[in-house]
Amino acid sequence: MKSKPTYLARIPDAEAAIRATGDRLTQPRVAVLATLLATDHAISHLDVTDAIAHHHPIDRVTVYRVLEWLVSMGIAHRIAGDDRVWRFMLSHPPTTTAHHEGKAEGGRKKTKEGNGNYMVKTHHQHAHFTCNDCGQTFCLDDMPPKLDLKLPIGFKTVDIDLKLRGQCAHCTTRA
Amino acid sequence: MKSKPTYLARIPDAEAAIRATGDRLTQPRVAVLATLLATDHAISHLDVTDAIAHHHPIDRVTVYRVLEWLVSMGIAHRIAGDDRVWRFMLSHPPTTTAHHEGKAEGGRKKTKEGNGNYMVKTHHQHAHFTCNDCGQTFCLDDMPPKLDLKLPIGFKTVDIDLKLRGQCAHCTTRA
DNA sequence: ATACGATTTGCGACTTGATTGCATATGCAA
DNA sequence: TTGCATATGCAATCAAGTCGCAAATCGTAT
Repeated sequence: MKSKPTYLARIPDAEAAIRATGDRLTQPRVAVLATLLATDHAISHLDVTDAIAHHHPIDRVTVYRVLEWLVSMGIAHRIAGDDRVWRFMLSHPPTTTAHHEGKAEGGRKKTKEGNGNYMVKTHHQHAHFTCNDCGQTFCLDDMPPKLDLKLPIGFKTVDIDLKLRGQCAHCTTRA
Repeated sequence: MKSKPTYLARIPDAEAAIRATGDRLTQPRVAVLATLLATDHAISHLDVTDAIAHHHPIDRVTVYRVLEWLVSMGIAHRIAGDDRVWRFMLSHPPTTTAHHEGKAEGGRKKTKEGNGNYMVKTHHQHAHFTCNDCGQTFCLDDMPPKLDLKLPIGFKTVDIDLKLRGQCAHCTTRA
């Protein structure tokens, strides 16, 4: 069982990933990324700050900036919560020992037009699940490869975001 | 051509819809609902306030509360924008002359389990399209009736929110 | 028509997530 | 080790949204 490992354990991974970006390796960046690596769901900037501050002080503005930097590097992505709070999470499954080589963000979008009927296909897809009970947000990897969606003529889709709400496995069983 | 009618023209419709709720018919409620009726895309608190204030003063807090009330009545629904600002829009297509009888909110959710494979089907579905150029958000009615989505075992979906980003018809043609 | 009581509104103060400016500290390469 | 671009820390600021409460308003009973 790999319950909740402290972010400290993920520091080596974090350092490697940060080095790979070519930008500077700094304490705050390591701490923030390690925190993200140590969790399996999307967390807010405050969650990150608290987790780190438990071990050594860090400024909240720095956390904001590092998080923003991680997103711009394609390492993490942000999710707009229903409570208008940003939550962050690694772009790739945290189970994989992250090797985010640079600002990788492969793939190209590709929309095929019909008579106002689009076969949407893009690499900028995200599916998230937020539990109504515990409030945690999870990233769903298995998003349908394509959605048969009818859009008004002339509309072009670049980006897809699917948000589900309900009960997560944990809350379902103990209910 | 029915370009952009001022909200004043929609006042009769608004009054009828508000009466149908059984709650009080007030100036602010009429003005806010008429504004929503007069637009075809999702608008923010501020948009509503500005549109109304152009004709007669209204307090922003009142707008917040009226909007919230409209949502609770099932007349409007809110969308979380990427700029962490709520946007509002009628629950039913604005082309229909709204007859929202009371706090209608029909339908029941229904998830069918498989081996970790769910056929999601619910009445709480929304698909929205936000234009990257002009920033407007539109409501898409033709959401796929069901999404074949693979969820981790134990997860139960109640609510689906599909958000698309790209270029709207208007911005596509003039680009 | 009039008055009453509950519901709404308006206003000011407040909360909180997030942003900006700037002086200082730090990482990295020469 | 030094130099300098880049990051960080701190304080001030912003803006969406919320709260409390007195005053105004709506619908009903009289």
